[in-house]
Amino acid sequence: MRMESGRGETATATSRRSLSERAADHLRELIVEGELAPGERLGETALATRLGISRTPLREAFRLLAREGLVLLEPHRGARVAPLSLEELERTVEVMAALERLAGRLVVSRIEEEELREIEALHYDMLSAYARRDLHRYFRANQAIHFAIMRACRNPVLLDTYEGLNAHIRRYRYMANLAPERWREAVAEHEEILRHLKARDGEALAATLARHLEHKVQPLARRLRDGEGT
Amino acid sequence: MRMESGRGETATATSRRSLSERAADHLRELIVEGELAPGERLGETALATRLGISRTPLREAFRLLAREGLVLLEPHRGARVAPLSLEELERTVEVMAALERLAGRLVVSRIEEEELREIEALHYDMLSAYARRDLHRYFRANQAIHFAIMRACRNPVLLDTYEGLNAHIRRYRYMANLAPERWREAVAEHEEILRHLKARDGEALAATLARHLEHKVQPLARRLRDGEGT
DNA sequence: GATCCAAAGGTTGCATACAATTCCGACGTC
DNA sequence: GACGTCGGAATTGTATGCAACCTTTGGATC
Repeated sequence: MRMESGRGETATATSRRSLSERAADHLRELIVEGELAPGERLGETALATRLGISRTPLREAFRLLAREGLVLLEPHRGARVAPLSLEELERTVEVMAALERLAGRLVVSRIEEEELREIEALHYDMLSAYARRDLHRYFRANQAIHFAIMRACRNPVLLDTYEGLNAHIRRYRYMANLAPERWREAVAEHEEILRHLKARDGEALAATLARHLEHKVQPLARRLRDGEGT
Repeated sequence: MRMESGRGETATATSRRSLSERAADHLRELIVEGELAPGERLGETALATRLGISRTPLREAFRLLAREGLVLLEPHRGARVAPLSLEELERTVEVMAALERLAGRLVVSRIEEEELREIEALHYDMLSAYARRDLHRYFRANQAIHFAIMRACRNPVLLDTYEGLNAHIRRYRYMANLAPERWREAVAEHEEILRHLKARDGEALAATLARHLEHKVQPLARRLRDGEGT
């Protein structure tokens, strides 16, 4: 679900991706999915063996993920999966909300008809998943919608920044377990999003998107506040 | 929480920074200052020799800078300094403006007295530099003010993201050569910024910061539009 | 019993060596 | 003359080796 490549352009020669990039993708997935626990130590030799590569490309992958903030790199002391924290979650959401706001204002004047139709289709996919209470499909459609909106802004810097922050948020997702009333509310907000988008009302869309994100995160934050620290 | 290391100040254990990080800092400076020209090819062996290190840490530095968007990394074809483009500049400023807006809203409720006094001091440093038409000192104070505001938001994610984008913008700076009336206007905007900040008026501050940034970039964009392409 | 020191083991940091791929020029063919 | 093909050189990608550092454990001292 993440980056086709560095900053920006088109997903071209994907088959020719270097080992370190693939390792980074792999690790990112493991971290985001919680397979590698927060705070877990990442020994180079052990992980390199597990991934079937040598230490060199693995170290390059570490550097990438450290830059993204998913891995903590302490000199001469190795790499650790970045711990989760309420603090970090809240700070990340603050920034993402600002980006969503920007996207709302931008997208209405830049989106093309076909993209709008695709978003509409994704919206109905999401409703379908919601009707069946299929959380997994719901999440996928949901993410796809938000990324489609971002992409339609035609601003690679925005998209890339958003992707980077989104990876962080996704780490908390598995703790979500949407409460029924919150789920219903989220769907209602998505209806609103689509409506504003079709009406090309940038300001309203911006406000709804930001509110939507904050709502989405509130239960997570509450849960973190009660539960673990880090 | 999130990287203390980025290219953040707080040069704590400087002696303990890895070679690849120092190489990345060095290269970033060379690129931002234009020492390494946009589009220039970065041969690994040549650069490694020039920096007095081996290829391994240099390659790690490449990966970092590629993630930041300052370097273009094409598989099996090596690294190039990312070219400048009007497109990229405008897209970056769009995102930065959104971050400045966010900062304006956040900072008024989070800044501490001492930080405010420091910003005021920097403001007068800037006026001093302006009175002498000392462009270099002016730029330094200017940057310091904007970073101080960001830091006072107490959001490491925001600060880190802002820093990353700012490095891109700085690449265009040397083409600036502030026109006298624009310079005067920028100073006036800064007076406004300080006033709103002291008045704790977040909305007004947000608007002024965003406008300030856009004004700052407009001449660059115009110059690029007339001048080179890439 | 607690604290400090020291040596051993293990891990990371960097350099170098080898393999894979691309680029460039020469040659041949149409 | 243009185009395509085939080496060879150069460059990048990956693996491995060695040195520096950190951690740990054992023991000695207070």
